[in-house]
Amino acid sequence: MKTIKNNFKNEKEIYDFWEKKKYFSADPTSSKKSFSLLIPPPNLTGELHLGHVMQHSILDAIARFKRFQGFDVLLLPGVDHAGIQFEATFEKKLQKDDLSKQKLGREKWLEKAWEFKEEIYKSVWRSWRMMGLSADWKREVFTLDDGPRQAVFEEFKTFYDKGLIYKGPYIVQWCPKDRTAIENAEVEYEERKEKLYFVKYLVEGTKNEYIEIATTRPETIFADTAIAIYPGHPKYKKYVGKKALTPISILSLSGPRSIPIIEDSRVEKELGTGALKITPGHDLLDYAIGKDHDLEVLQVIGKDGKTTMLAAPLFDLKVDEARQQVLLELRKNGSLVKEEDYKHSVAVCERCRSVVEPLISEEWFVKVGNLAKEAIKTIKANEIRFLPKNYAKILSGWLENIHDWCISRSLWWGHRIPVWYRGDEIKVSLDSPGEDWVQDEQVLDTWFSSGLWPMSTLGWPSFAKASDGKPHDQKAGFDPELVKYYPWDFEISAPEIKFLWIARMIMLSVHFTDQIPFKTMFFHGMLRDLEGRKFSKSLGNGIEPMYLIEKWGVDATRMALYTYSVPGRDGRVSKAILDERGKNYRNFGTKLRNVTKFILELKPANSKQTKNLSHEEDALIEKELQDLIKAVTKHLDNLELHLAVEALYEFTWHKFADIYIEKSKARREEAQPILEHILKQLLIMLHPFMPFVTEEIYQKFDVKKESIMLEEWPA
RNA sequence: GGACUCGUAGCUCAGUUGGUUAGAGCGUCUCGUUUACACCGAGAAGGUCAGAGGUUCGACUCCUCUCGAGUCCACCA
Repeated sequence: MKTIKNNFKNEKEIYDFWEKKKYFSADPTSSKKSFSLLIPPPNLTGELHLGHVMQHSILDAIARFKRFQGFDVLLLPGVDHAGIQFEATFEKKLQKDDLSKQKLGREKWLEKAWEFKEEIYKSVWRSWRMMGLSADWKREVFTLDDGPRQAVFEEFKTFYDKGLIYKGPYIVQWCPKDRTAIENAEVEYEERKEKLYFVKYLVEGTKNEYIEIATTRPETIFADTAIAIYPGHPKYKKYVGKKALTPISILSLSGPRSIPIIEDSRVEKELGTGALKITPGHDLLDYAIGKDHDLEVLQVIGKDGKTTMLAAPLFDLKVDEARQQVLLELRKNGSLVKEEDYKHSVAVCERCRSVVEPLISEEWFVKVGNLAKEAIKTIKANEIRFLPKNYAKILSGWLENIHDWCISRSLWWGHRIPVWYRGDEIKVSLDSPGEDWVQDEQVLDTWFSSGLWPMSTLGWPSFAKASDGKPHDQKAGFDPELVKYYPWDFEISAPEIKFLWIARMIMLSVHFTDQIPFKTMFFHGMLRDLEGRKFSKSLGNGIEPMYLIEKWGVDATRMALYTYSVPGRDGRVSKAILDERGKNYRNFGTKLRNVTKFILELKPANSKQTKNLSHEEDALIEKELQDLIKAVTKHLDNLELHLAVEALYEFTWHKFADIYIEKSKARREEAQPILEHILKQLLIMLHPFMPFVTEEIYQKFDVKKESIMLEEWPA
């Protein structure tokens, strides 16, 4: 036991002290049992928000608790390059300097992007330290680092060699603003009030027999390649096999065109008129129907979200303008039968909220059917503990209906597709195979690398066993002993990325390592505003974590957030409500300091040295302390941090301070050893939640260790 | 259309496997400057635990239905 008392001036000094002493470092050579926690890498887009702070506070509390319990703890930090979002943020910044992708070119742009990355990284780094995150900094990983780069290559190459990766022109969800394909899971739906237009197509060979269809997108008429009716349509059945004319007058260079009338069971009786215009180039269902009927695929909306030459002379118009122009014409030529108000959901890009345009694009895909099956088996075998439990069902349900994964993105920020071309030759290689080889222009979906996060952070594939039983080459320089931390004991996430990220991690880990990626998967709730809306930059309803930290301190901010850490439950907060809780826990910190002042600074000269529980008050408080220890331990084991916090608060303030301490004043000398004992035990139990005050106070004890972090959890 | 979550004091939320007078914080009210603390202490008011029915010796807790709030998935011609 050392008796040097550190008199820390502020939280930063405490943090620096811990770091200097390497208390956060995991030790792969340790004989202790390991406990590993993986920090979900925040997106490289700017300051951490309140949700991050809550998530990371939860991780930190569990890490500190496990250290007290004698585990060799690894809390591994990292940041995600976040392709689309980073580019969007970066683009705004470039605009201010009157720069753009076009002006800079790929190389210059990447150079500046890496500089910007450093800028953001520093702010994330500062926030983490300020919050007291006890992460093992020397093992920090960025998803574009060499390690992950090797891992991503291994992943791509393996899939490619197994024939699970293919490339080709398919219909994809295209975001015209971000100018890239996105996948279904990145598409959201917004309810909008639009019009449903009823348009008649003349049946060829008749004078005035028409098929009426309903559409919300008249501007795509230019790309119609068939009319499909449901089988046995009473009115239109007789036209099957004939042709219809697109209702576009000579004004258009392309029309009117003659298109076949077909039958298809995917056309629904109840919707619209039971007849559907088929536009394989701009609708997923139409694409599928078109494929089965060998229909031509035309494209009237380009990747810039504007009309193509197919619509000439309505060329180069935005979708909305094109729609208005087409409607003018339809009215003029009498094809527009009627229009109705119509409420329906429109597909938008989850990142930029612009309307996505299904269109044909050359992209890379992964066949994930079998991977999903393996993952489902694992989930159904309950190998992973999900909190809340029902997420197991939600995830396996999604995996059961999984579609091929579009992994290419038309971006520059990310892992470039490791495929090289020379004439007709194709090679999969991380670096250029030689002169005259040109690399694929696209990069991989961010989740293609994030999905490997549990493995790439630990140096996979260097720890993977090859068929000869020896570890792979170790280019990335990772310590193979890190494999002991895999699978991870604990992972946490916001529920909104359960498919994009969590499901992928499970699929990829099971496939590549035959193991689950993590033993416990904790989904925290979302913090929302009082109307129940998500916090977002565009709504401007966010609450800055720094605001709370500056006003109430880190410990109080953490405590306030633990009260919202019930798995799967959203919390409604406002500045006022968080201020209230912040104030409450700031007061609690003050209470702790006052208790300490009374117990340690105003210690009577002739206090007893040893505990004696013969007095009934002493016996009672000791028993209550034991109950508290049991309760807090159980709550932490069950990952019910909010209950642990509540129990500690209640005991400290209302049992210990209000009752026991008051009574002890009458017999202070005798009670002194008990007062000290209880205070120390409380500090240890509170430390995972309030790391700074507890260390500050702990240092005031005469008999103590170098740091509270070296203490043991009360048994 | 399918799945799920929630509806507990004025507000934000807890409430472990069903068990005696349902809890916290803030807010409100009344006292109190006793030598750790007014960022405090003592005390009080405030809830038919959304509603109805059921299971049970006993339900906020389990089951069914209704109403209300919300999330996710699928689809929207």
